[in-house]
Amino acid sequence: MQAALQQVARGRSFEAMSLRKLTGSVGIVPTAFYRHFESMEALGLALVDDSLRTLRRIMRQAREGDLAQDQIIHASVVNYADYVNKNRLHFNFVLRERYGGVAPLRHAIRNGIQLFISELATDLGRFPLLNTWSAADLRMISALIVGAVMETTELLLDAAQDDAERIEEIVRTSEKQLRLVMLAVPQWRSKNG
Amino acid sequence: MQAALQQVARGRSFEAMSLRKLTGSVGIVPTAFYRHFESMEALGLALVDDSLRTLRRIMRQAREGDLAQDQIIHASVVNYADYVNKNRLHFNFVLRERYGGVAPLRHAIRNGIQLFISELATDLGRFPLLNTWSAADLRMISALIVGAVMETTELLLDAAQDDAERIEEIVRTSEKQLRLVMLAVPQWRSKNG
DNA sequence: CACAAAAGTCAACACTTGTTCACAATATTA
DNA sequence: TAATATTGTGAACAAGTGTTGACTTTTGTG
Repeated sequence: MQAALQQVARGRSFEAMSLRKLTGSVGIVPTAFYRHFESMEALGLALVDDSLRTLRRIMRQAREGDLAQDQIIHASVVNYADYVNKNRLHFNFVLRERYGGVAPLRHAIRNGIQLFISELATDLGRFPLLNTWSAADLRMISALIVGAVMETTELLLDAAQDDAERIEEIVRTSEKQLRLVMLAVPQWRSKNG
Repeated sequence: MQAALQQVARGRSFEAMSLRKLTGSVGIVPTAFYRHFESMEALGLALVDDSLRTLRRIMRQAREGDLAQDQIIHASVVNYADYVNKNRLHFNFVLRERYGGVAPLRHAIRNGIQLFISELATDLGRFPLLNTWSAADLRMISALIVGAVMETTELLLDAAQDDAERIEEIVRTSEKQLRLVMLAVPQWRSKNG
């Protein structure tokens, strides 16, 4: 599975991945693969499962920090960037296979992300200024935030792993985006629902 | 090219697309393909070119409307959703190949999107409240907006083409997101740059 | 140590892949 | 109508694809 994630990170999508090259990269004959997975698709679903579990854990930790309000964004983003760096393969896999590739994987990943959004929405609903918002509006802002975070993730994955300056810039921009969104919260007045 | 876009829309990524099935779907023998394209990769790049040209035109039109300030978002989003519907294949191709797939296509698409962001940034820089913003901050908010719009696009493509209710819901949410971001603009005070 | 379960190997099957070649049909134009 | 580009065809190549079955080696357990 590690090797598969690396192959995806090296450029090929999962759909276009070769069983021979995969098994070859771990010094094993193609047939040995079938001792562990029923088929290639089964491997794909296992990878989705694994990656989503990792992401879920990270997202939860990111939401559990209860620092001072004006520091929570900074701390969260810095932490998140660190997690991305430490789990590059998983993040990369999810982002790649979210769009392209085979339908089952795509849908599994979509569902996982929708779950993130829902969880974030209920969490946000507990904050002082947001506890009067409608469920729809909470999902709206959560989707906006998750989307922005995923864009940031993409940038982080693209950046060279040791380019501290570039990474800092990405983090700074992400912080600004989240700060900007939060600035709007006190001004918000939903028009319908 | 039309057939290729349809293949991508049917689920396979471009990387995993078969020349045989592609030519077969237009009633042509595989070799005839090479009268028009030098290789599969050349086809891919041509598709990127084509799609990005379409998107560019649409984005420009979306930014050129100069309606009343409180209606500009509504009109833009509705218009945009309509364009997406009318150019499903192009949008789908760009969104799919933006992440997964072969590196040259991916990078070409990334560059295109970066260009959108830059153009939007300079456009926003002409608006009353935003003309004092730094270039970095303008890019920051533009990236946020473009990201949100792309998420919306994904949702629109996923929705059944005739599910007017669902489409309206997506449009409403997108409007809210953009309205929320704009609400923050008067409050913004950049901390660094 | 012996025995059973797990993991790995080899050969093969039945296809599919992108691409090249010489050749034939069709359009375009002079 | 004749000459010429343009587009399409069929056969073939060398290689790669996922998957199966029978057999061997390694590993962990009673």
